[in-house]
Amino acid sequence: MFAHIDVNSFYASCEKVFRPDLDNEPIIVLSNNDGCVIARSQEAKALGIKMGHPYFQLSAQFIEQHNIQVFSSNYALYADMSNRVMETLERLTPAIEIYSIDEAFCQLATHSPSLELEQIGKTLKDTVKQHTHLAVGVGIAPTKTLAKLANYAAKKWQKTQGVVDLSNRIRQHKLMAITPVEEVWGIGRRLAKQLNVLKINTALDLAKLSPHEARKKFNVIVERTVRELNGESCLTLDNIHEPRKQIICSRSFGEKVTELEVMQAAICNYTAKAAEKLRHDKQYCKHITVFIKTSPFVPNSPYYSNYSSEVIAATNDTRELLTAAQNILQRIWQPNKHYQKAGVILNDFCDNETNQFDLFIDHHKKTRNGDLMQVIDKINYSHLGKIFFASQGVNGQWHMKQNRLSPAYTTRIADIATVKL
DNA sequence: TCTGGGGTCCTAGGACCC
DNA sequence: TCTGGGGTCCTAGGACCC
Repeated sequence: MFAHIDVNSFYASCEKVFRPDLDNEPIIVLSNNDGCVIARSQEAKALGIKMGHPYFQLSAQFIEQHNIQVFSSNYALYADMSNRVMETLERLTPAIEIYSIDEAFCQLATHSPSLELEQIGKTLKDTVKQHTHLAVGVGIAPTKTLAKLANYAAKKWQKTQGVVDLSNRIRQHKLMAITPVEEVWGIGRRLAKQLNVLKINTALDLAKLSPHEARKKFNVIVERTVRELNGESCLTLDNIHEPRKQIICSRSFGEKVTELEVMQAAICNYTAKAAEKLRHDKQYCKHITVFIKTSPFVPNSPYYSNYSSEVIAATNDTRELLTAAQNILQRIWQPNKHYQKAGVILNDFCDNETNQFDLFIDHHKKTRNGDLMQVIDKINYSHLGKIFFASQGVNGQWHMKQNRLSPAYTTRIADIATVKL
């Protein structure tokens, strides 16, 4: 039996935890560069603010009229709060898969009678609330897809009080019959459209499709979804954390970039950041891509987007990656353009054991480089200050907008809230 | 003026091998 | 008229997720 747990309006709720004065106020959280709305409190949703809506299109009047509180994304806060939620769940269940920053699947004992399952769900919910002040929804079912669906119901219907036990086959059918097919996990907008053409409108319609047909008309993922909806568990709990296969570091610029030197500094910063992540994962990469693009939204101005890659000897040394990244940038840079965004992608990873060495380099030197990177990371993770490469530049003209950032309440000593008596 | 960032998996088709 | 069979590896593109 699986339990699916996710935090209600996660980013918005994190902002509220340390601002009890905002308890019943509408609040929204913006994407990087203060671009789009990516989280909304219940009150903001009620005002009709849509997920992904460009922030600049919300009028100042509208915001003032409803007293909407606006926040830039504060990932230091969200990541720390996420850890607290996950640690709580880890302590309460035999096994857990952390699926995203605000979601997890937990394993439950299969022999539990129904009443007990619901009780377990309540305990999970209440304990997370007690530990973190965050409200979660809990869905319980014999497959992951059904557990997700149960959680959808837990959110949608108040009287469930945030916990739905969907272990019963009849209840599964009842819920599926009134759930639009696009709410099913793995069915996105495009698939939903294609399914609707075939008169498959609800989750139950999809469940009634034969797995064979699902495979033939669509693909193996849809087939698995059909089986899962029918109680056949195809997706297991992934509790061993696989290392990631790709690292992307990209940002939109606060102001459009027109100078090569500014772009170089930005690219070097993204590269250094990506390399740091790579070393943190104890991995090496053999492929690096750099991309730059102008805004696709400016009328009468041709959109330019380009990327290029280099294959390199396996490395996680920032200097080698910086050299490659700068070479690539030279190839794709075009002057007289207003660049809106750029990024660096690392691919083709290997670990130390499977790392094939370059025939033409001095391996003793290579080891010493590894030591140097370790020292840099150690300094930067400590509170001693930060060190960086000269190519990263010092004036940060390319930095993203973050005008409404809340304090790092839980991760920076100076930002810890004080209580006045 | 202003429109996010970071991932995964699957498939078809091309290129190659014997 | 008629031109094999069985593979692997790689990549781009499409779909999905949060």
